[in-house]
Amino acid sequence: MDEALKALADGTRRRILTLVSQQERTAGDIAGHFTVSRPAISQHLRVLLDAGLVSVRGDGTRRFYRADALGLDALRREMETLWRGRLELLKQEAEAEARAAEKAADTNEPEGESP
Amino acid sequence: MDEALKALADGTRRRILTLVSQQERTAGDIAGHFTVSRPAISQHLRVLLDAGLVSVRGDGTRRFYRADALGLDALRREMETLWRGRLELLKQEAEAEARAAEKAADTNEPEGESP
DNA sequence: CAGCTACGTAAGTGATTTCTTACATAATGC
DNA sequence: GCATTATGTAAGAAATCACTTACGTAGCTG
Repeated sequence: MDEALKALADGTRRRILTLVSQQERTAGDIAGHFTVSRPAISQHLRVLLDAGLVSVRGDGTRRFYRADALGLDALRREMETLWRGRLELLKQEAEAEARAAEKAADTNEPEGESP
Repeated sequence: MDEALKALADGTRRRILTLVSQQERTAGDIAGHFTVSRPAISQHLRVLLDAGLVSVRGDGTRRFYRADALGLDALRREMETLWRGRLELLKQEAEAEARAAEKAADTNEPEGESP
């Protein structure tokens, strides 16, 4: 999970992921969508590969990358576990804010500034 | 989103988030759960705060932190957008693998090794 | 085989992250 | 007011990251 989240933490890698989720693409094609050098993209692809978020298919001199739905789904599941238990908080916070607003309206200026 | 994902990319911060999602906790209490120094935790809390994933409430000398459900939910929504379009891939890949398996079973040794 | 294409890897660099220790600051209790 | 408690901030070290240029290598093509 750590590896996958760190992979996602980079904007370039997220863009790559978006590209290869629509269709499989060669490394060169992917690099063509960015201003950074081709080796840089190659390194990003390696990170995504290690994280299990993309897979490769070699064809001749070319390498076709695409999003690995299984890896992505595994991460999604883990993330959902992270969210779980926090949705309750949403309610709690909403209630707390409601109470605070109520109290603020009630309490106009009950405290003297001691001049 | 980038900020929030980078915040989540660190394991210590994810553990902090888990701690403060159950109940609000003081900085010292949180630090007590880790082996790293208290200032280190203070810095992690700042990152989480900047990312909008936790909120603080001061009370005397203490500062109570808790998960910010709104920020968490915003991130969750953005993540779901990321997943969208990739779930199709799950199907595609499953089908592709099924086809591959079928083909492998079909193709026993159609190719001479040219000895 | 020679040359070309598409790609990964190596090595090095500057920026960023994470941590530490030392210090600054605000509220509390005597 | 003075010590104590709870906490953030500063400064710097070590590790990691994202990038660059230069080079290596596998497969295709003439």
